[in-house]
Amino acid sequence: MKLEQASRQLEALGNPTRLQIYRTLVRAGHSGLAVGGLQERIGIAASTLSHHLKRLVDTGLVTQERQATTLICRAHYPAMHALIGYLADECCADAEDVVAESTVG
Amino acid sequence: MKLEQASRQLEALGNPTRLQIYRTLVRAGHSGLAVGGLQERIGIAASTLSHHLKRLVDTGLVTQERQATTLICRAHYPAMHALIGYLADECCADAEDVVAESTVG
DNA sequence: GCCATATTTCGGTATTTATCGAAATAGGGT
DNA sequence: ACCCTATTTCGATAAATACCGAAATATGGC
Repeated sequence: MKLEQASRQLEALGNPTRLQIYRTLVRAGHSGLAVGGLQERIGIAASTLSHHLKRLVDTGLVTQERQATTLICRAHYPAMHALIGYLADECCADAEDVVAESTVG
Repeated sequence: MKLEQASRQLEALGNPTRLQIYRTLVRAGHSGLAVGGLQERIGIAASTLSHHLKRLVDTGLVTQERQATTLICRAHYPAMHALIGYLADECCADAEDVVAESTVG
């Protein structure tokens, strides 16, 4: 993953309202939630919710699927795992204190 | 972890420059890096770096330790793991399609 | 105590963002 | 075709942020 994309995803999750939206979707699991359902639970203006959802969808963290007139939203788990991997990855790769090269010779 | 704190940490990592700083520290491992060392590698104004570092420290993602006149910065791994845990946690907790309660009776 | 160097604070500017209500659009059922 | 409801776009405003250079501060060596 590129730093640019990771930072956009992290920024998306870094707004309290969006994090709440995202967690609500994560908790909802496979069946997801309609935009309207999210609005009921979170209690913000529909336009604000739409704006935040767009951001989460654009960054790949959330997917949407039409069902008649309603839009079902779901957390996209592969994206979440990739992001988590990016954060934990390469830990200590540049470390200079490589424990003790004396053990190698 | 509270949503408020998690979102502040995510927001901190959501700026490309800060994510770069953070990753540089993660890669540096236990020995960490001085502020000046970070500045050399990243190439931004010292004041800007200081601003970003403060944010990372305030949110608990980075720790600092004085060594004479220089400040050593280190990624604080427990914070990172807690944050990752927060994201993955409670997945599907509210799911309605609980696979099939018929198996339970 | 004074100097050298590492880091932070200050001041300022340009950009981005969050939020809302109202109006527009989309998509389907009848 | 028409209407109903779900969702998005528009327009506007207030607040937050990123960034820099210059000046201030901190810490320790001598």
